[in-house]
Amino acid sequence: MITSVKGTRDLLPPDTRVWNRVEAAARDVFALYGFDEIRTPVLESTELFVRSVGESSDIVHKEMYTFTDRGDRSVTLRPENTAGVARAYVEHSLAQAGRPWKLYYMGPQFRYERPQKGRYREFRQIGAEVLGDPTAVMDAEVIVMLFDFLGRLGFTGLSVSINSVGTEATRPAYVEAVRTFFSSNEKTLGEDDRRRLADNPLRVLDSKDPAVKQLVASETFPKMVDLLPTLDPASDAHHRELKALLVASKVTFKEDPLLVRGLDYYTRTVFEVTAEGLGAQNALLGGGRYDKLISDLGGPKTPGIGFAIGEDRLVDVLPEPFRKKALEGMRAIAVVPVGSADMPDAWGIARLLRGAGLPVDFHSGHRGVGQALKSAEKSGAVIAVLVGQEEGLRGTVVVKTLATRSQEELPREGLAAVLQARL
RNA sequence: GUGGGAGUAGCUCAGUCGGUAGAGCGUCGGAUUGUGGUUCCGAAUGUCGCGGGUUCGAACCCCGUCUCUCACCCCA
Repeated sequence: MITSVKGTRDLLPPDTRVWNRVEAAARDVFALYGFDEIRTPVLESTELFVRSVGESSDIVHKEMYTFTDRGDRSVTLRPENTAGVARAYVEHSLAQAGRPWKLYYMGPQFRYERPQKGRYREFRQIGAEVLGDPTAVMDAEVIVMLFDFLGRLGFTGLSVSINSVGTEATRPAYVEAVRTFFSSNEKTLGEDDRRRLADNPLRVLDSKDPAVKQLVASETFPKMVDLLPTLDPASDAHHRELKALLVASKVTFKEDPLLVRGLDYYTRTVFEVTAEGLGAQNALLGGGRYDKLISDLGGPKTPGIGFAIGEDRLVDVLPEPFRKKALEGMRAIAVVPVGSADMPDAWGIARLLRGAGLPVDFHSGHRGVGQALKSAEKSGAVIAVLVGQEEGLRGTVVVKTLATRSQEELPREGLAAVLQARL
């Protein structure tokens, strides 16, 4: 048997109904904020991710699906979607429009990792980006929009963690402070954290090593937000403004000076929402500002802010009422010919009902009326219309309520309207 | 890439001391030729994940491998 590739999975009905509802909610809410959809290729030049996500990141050096195509080009299945959006922005000179772009996307992403709870090699993200507006207002707007969306799905009590990581110009000073701090505590660092300190120092901040956690949690551990007022007043002001706007919008947030993110391109604002029930992979969504990314890709100096939601994880922890409602199928009408001679007649009635806008689950009846009724109910039909010879002569059909098994003979004339009222 | 757990029918699982495989649910047929949910009768379906080894004999023990799963790493 040929099975799906490791770390990939089929989404089957009725689960796909849930996915569709979630995506429809995203489209609705994002549109309220003036966002339009962008669709970028799943396949991109490898160089795009090397330059945007960052060569030092694990994503690039060990998690990408990279291969050489028949034309000898190195291509990669996108591990995230922001780079593609940024690439498209530059490639199509969208900056020329003279306005900020508010874009959202949804689709599959690929990372070659060992699968576990909430982590797949093919996973789906829903994300949004604002390109061309440097203000904290936009940071606040995407976070507010996010909460609006999550609220629509029925989430309550979620809180977003926020932090500022400064700018490319000021971060080295902070990294230095972190290194200095650990230089006197080097012995407590495990192998992993030593490597981090060398390669991607800020990752040490969310180490899972209890000893390191304790150190990092101590009063004396340097925090970027503490350094900002003197080191980077502009970022400090940005951060304060964002907090004020979130307070004004009644979004619950908590400042987490230890919050850092894995992609190299973030500047200033970073944020994250985690959720219970996802095991160790508890990050439900993450985002931040990236004021250098577009120019790094050869575009005009353009600030950006965005987020990405792990859709698989989102569906995993979706509030039950929303899931339940989404799983309810179409309340369809089963049309069943009683005998094979009744097929054309039944067919005509099905067409008539569909024409009136009613969902019809047509049954061939080849295994008998009983089986047809049974399978009709299994696939979610609530009413069955039995089309037979005897009733045909009288210009009627048998209308059966599947749940109660009660039935009555109704005239064909005006049938659609009567059924509409009963659905 | 590293470590733990698991893999038996479509699904959930049992399988004793190593003696060539079972249940429930589901599916299909019949009792019921124009009416399904209950009941009764009957039936089908397995490379016991795969490959090798030990053994007279392996679902069971050993080795390898694949997949799933959980954790590390990393991240959504």
